[in-house]
Formats: sequence, C-alpha cells, structure tokens
Amino acid sequence: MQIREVEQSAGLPAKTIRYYEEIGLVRPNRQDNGYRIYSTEDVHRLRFLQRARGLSFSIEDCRALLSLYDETGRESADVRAIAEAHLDEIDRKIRELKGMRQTLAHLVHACHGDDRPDCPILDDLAGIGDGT
Amino acid sequence: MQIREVEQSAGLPAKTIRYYEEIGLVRPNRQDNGYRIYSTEDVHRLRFLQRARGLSFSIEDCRALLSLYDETGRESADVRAIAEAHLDEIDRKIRELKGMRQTLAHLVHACHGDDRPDCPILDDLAGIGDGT
DNA sequence: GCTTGACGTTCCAGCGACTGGAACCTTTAT
DNA sequence: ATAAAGGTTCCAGTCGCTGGAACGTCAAGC
Repeated sequence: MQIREVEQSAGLPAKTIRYYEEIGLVRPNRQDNGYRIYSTEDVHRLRFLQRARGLSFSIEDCRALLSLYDETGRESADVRAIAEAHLDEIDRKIRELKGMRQTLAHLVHACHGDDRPDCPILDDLAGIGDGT
Repeated sequence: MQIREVEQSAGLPAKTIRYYEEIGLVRPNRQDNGYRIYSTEDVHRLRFLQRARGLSFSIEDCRALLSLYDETGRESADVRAIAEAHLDEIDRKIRELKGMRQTLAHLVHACHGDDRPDCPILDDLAGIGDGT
C-alpha cells in the first residue's frame, strides 16, 4: 500500500505519516524505486497513532503505548498508568480553561460593547479593575 | 527601571520581556550603556500583556488589545468582539477536552490495570473496540 | 588597579507536532 | 514526447517562548 492510500485508511495526512517515520514510530519498507510501501501492520500502527493523538496523547506517550502494544507480555497496569496520567492532565487543562472562561465571561458581560471608549475589559487587563 | 526589577513588577521573565520587545509590543528606551530602561508606561503594558496572556489571548490578540488600549477614541465594541471570539475559542477547547476526557475515562475504567496483558485501552486504540 | 560577581547585552538553537513549499524522480497515459 | 499524478528529500516556518554561549558593564572588596 502506498502513502496516498494509507492517508485514507489511517486518517492521517501524508506529511504526518512521513513525519512519524522520521521519528521512528512506523517503519515501512521501500520499493526498488524508493517509494514507501506499507504493510497492514504499519497501517494498524498509524491508525493507532491517529486515535491516540485524537485523545491528545503526546507523541512520547504514543511511543510508549505502541511499545506496550507490541509487547505481548505487557501488564495492563502500565497502559492504565499512562492513560490515568493523561486523564489528570486533561482535567488540569479543563480546570485551567474554566477559570479563564469565568474571568473572561465576567469581563465580556461587564463591557457594554458600544461606540464609547470606556471598557471594563481593558481596565481589568490594565490593572484598573474594581475587583468586582 | 531595569529589566530585573521589571520582571518582578510585571510578573514576566526577562527573556519574555525581551521577546515582547523583539516582536514590537513594548519599546523601552536605552541607557548610554545599551541597557534597557523601562518607564512606568512600559511596565503597565507588560503587566497588561501578562494578564491578557494569562487569559490565553494570543500574541496577535494582545497586540490588537494594546493598540485599542492606546487609542483613546476606541469603541468598546471592538474590544468586546475580540474577547467574545476568544471566549468562543475557549468554549470550543473545553468541549473538545471534555469529549476526550469522557472517552478516556471510559477506557481507563474498563481496564482492570493489573499484571495481565489484555487491555481495553490498547484494544480501542488499535480499533478492536467492542463499541461499549 | 584587579578581581569577583551580579547584572546587562546579542545571537543562535530548540521545544512539539506538524505543515508548506521547492526541487527533483517515477510511473502511467496519451 | 509530454503531461499529469504520484512519489522522494530537504529546508523553513508555525507559536511563544526558553536555554545557553559569548560577551559587555558596573559596583564592591582587596
């Protein structure tokens, strides 16, 4: 299978697929003309990567997960540990964003948003906030 | 005021402050020896940036907000528009993260996480998921 | 006067995870 | 013969810093 077809079945752009090879996540064979040729296994790994990245696992997490995936004698606890750490990270980001959201929503609400220049958003950013 | 002191009052590392100058957000004067010298106004702008970045406004948003901040004849609607667009973006990110969170939490829950090799997390990433 | 140390400066490289583009090669069809 | 559609490599850019090297400046202590 050549890269254009793999794009479809893995749901990843060719550029990304080549990049994953460059960093050693997938190692397709080459034809005589130098073209990459992907086995079903390669495509599986790429789809694996597509899903894991879709869950925002880092590339290094993906690398670790793939190597556990390869390792038939793995302990599921190792996989779960990575997933739990990532879940914590996601929770942390959600909390962080919610905090920002609240502050910002408050400011947007306070700003009348018309043609006059006075603006609680700018005031707050400038540190003139009245603390409400 | 020299940069080390500005670090404290703006709550930004010196590296970042210099970077903000490089990209034209703050333009301190120079002493004869070439040292940057920051006016109260400069420090205000830096604090402004620190707060806006803390709300995850992009650098380009910050640039726009700062120029509205400078512009006494501004319309608060312009500020509010930037803030609302950013709020939407934050909401989008929160939704995205929540989606990931749910999928991942489900998988973590399904994985017994012991010394056995079978693991629903890997199964799902590999596309073997049973859809539950 | 000399050294030490804490400041300041510039410039270049690297992070993560791609993405765009140029320059080139190969295959297939017309 | 040529053109289109695929493939290849390599370099640069994204975003917002951050680290480090190599160097200049200044005040204090000896």
